[in-house]
Parts: sequence; C-alpha cells; structure tokens
Amino acid sequence: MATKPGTTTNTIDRFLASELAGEIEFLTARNRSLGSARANKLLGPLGLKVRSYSVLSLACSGMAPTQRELAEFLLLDPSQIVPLVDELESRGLVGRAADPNDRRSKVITCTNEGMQLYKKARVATAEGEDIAMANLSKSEKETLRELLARIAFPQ
Amino acid sequence: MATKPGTTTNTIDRFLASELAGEIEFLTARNRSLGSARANKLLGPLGLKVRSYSVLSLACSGMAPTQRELAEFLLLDPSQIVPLVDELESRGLVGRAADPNDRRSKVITCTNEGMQLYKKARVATAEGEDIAMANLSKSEKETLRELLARIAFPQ
DNA sequence: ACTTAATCGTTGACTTTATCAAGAGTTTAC
DNA sequence: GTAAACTCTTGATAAAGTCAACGATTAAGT
Repeated sequence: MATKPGTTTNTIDRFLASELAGEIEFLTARNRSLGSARANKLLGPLGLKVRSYSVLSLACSGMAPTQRELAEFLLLDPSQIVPLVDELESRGLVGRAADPNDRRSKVITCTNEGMQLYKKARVATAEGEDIAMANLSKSEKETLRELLARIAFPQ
Repeated sequence: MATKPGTTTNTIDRFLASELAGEIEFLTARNRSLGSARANKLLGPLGLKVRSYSVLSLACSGMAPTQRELAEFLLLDPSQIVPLVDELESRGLVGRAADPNDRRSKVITCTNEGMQLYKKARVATAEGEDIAMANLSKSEKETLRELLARIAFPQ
C-alpha cells in the first residue's frame, strides 16, 4: 500500500518541501492552471471561457482596443484574436469598427448585450478570485495584486 | 470615454487602468506566459523546457515520485507524463524503477548525469526568477512567494 | 509624386499541448 | 477468489501556440 486510495492531499504535502515548490515560476504556473480551470467552469454557463472573457472585458472597457492591442495585452498571436472576436461578434456581443485614423486597424467595441453579459461574467470571475484567495486576508489580497501587477507590467 | 485608438503611446500603459488588469487571474495568466517563455529560452541550451525541467527537478528531489504523483503535483494528465519521462530517460537523465511496494507504480529517479544537468538548470531558472522580480525587494519576493504558495496549495 | 518599406487583419499550415477513453498488469476489497 | 479500483500506457480528438504569407492600407525615403 504505497498510497491510500481516495486521499489526494497526501501526495501534495509530500512534495511541498521540494525545491520546485519554492520556485515562483512553478507556483505561478500551478495557480494559472487551477485558476483558469475554475474560471472556465464558472464562465461556462455564460458561454464564455477565460480567453473570450478577456476579449469581452477589454471590449467593454471603453478603451476601444484594436485587435493588435488585444494581442499585445493578452500576450496572444494576432491570428488568435481573429476567431475569438469572430465568435463574440457572431453572438452580437462585440463589433468590429473601422478605425477612422487608420483603416488597417479594427476597433473592437461591445454592444449593449455584450455589456450585459460582461457584467454577469465579471461577477463570475470575482467569485473565482474569492475562492482562489479564500485563505488570504483582505490586505494580503491587495498586496498580492500589487506585487503580481509589478511583475506582469515591469516598468 | 473612449481613449483615442491608434496612438503610438505604449499599448500596455493604455490598458493598465482596465478592470481586467486588476484581476488576479489575469495577472497570473500573464505572468505565467511571460515566465514560461523566458524560462524556456534560458533552459533551451540545456535541452530542457519548463515541463521537462519540472519532472527532472522532482526526480532529483530525493522524494522518489511516481508518475501518478508527478501528474498530480504538476497538474498534468498522467498520459502527459509518459513522453516527458520517456525523453529524459532516453537521454540517461532519469530512470523508471519498479516500486517494490506497488508494482503498478513506477518511481522516477535521477541519474548522476540527471543531477548534474539539474544543477545547471536550477541556476537558469533562478536567473529567470531574478529577471522576473527585478523590481521587487528581497522581502517583497519572499512575501510574494509565500502568498503564491498559499494559493497554489490551499489547506 | 512615386516607389519602397512597414503595419493590420486574415488565412492556412504546422507543431505543441490538453482532454478522454480504453487496455494490460497489479493490488485492494468483499 | 472474484470483482472493483489503481497505474502506466496507447491512441484518438480537440484546443492552443507558432509562423509565414497575402491584400489592403499607411508611412518613409528620395
């Protein structure tokens, strides 16, 4: 009997002391995997995934992102933005508008329905965040948010 | 309030004030993307990627992980572990040993060469971590590490 | 003004990664 | 002792990442 069937926490605890478990890149990868799986589950009933949610969120930000800007901010290839916007557009949630200053670019804007869905989706992702950080105090959450932002957007 | 699109000011800065940029799940996903790309580049000369490095690291931990445990700790499907171990094994870096207590399981152990390569790889990932957290003080780094661990391994 | 180069969205080909089901061998449970 | 559960493995399929090239448009150079 090497491992008791049904108890999955034993395995994790066994490797908490490993050098890998202390590496921030590993912890980040693990948190991303846990977080996106949870977010996808919460967004599923709305017909969204983390990717399409991110695009919808920026489309609803009032900042009029172009597809190129979406790719850069989300760290995706521009060709990956196309089917994401296609799907949201086909559902009437966002629209492609010609940029008057540069007709090569297409500005992504959200429709009223897109905004309504985004508000629901935002509640879902906030719930996921609460679950993820259930063990953290309010000030710890804000500390974590600030430190993550300084790494995600180095000056 | 739509900001003027197409302006050549830094694209990232334009969206720092977006609601998405304040979401921890988004920041985590972005950090993971930046970090794994950087780590893969640093590990490339050693013939490793973040995935194979993670397996090698645990194999060299002295904790004798089984493939099932590797999958659980790394949040991968067990079938994904197979080709990872295959590749490391074919290079003589790790070995599959029958678990004497349970002959279904295979314990992954590292060879001398595996350990030597791991030590070099560990230097590379530490360098990546230094680059990622260049803007953080030493105490901020440890705070971040602890907060990430509490999310990655909820009790 | 006119040619050349660069940019944006898009398509398509291709590789890598993720997800799932099923099978052979082994261990556990009843 | 038989049935159920577990581990590794294979294979099929879907999703995601990477890269080159094209038409339309803009910018740069002369």
